Amino acid sequence: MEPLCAVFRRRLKELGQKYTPERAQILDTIIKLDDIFEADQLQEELRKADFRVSKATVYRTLKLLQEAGIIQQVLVDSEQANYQLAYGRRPRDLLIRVDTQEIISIDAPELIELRDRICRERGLEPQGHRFQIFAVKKG
Amino acid sequence: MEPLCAVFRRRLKELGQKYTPERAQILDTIIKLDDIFEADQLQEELRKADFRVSKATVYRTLKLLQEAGIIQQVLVDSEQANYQLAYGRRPRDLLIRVDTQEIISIDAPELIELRDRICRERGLEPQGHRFQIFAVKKG
DNA sequence: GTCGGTGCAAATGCTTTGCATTGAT
DNA sequence: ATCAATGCAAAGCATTTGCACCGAC
Repeated sequence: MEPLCAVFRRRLKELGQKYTPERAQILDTIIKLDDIFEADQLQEELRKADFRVSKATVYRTLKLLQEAGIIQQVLVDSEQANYQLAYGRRPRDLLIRVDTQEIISIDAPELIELRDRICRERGLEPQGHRFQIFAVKKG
Repeated sequence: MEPLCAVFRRRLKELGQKYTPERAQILDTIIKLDDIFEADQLQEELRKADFRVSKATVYRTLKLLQEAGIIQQVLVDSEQANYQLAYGRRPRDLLIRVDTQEIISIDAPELIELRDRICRERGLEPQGHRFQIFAVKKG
């Protein structure tokens, strides 16, 4: 698959915007993270790699990446936004362990089928979804 | 079914808390609304019925109602929290029209079955879920 | 050389909290 | 009478924005 940085670069060019080191580093760090993250956590990872990027730039770049369809927001609680890579992937469904706070990505193609059927029955076209299951250990 | 105000009253008593007019009016207004709402909107509805309740009390009561299991948060976007009645109801799944911003409650028992199966396969016990489908009109 | 990008600090908007007063029990 | 609840205004937090300087193209 085409590397994400190339996708990003192309989208930026289309919009007459620039591919800056900050933007490159942010995307790179997100790819390395390969997990759900929040803005703070991303900035922390950047710092670990000795990249100083301001919060403002982090947020501005997250918005750009969303608009480019490279990442998407995941709403887990109402405290703050979480994000995850989205480009070229099936949206990830989440299994949230209420007892341990653990967030497990699951892949449930049947959910997608069901989603598509529900839309079809109503003459609608699915554009995306958010499926989160909250569970605890049995017993 | 037992009226919700009775459930609320009982929970409050259990916690050594009081059943005040403000709390009664807030719950009543939520029941009349019978829809997804945000804090602002709830306060507006209260005002229409000539009930003056402060934002602080609105938020404090929403939290109480959540703890009592009478309402639950619905995360639709990251801007602000939405709420809906939850007590004694199957959690409502949402079909969100991206083109019109309309939010449609759907009832999809198959989603629940699927959810339960996914949990069972992992030795977990489902406690709740959040299913939101984003769609646009076909064509 | 031009715009657009960045960092900083200030502003925003939702939600929460401290405190003095009011009111349910 | 007591102890919790209310309203108000201030505080908190995540996120956004204005502005002067900087740098990708």
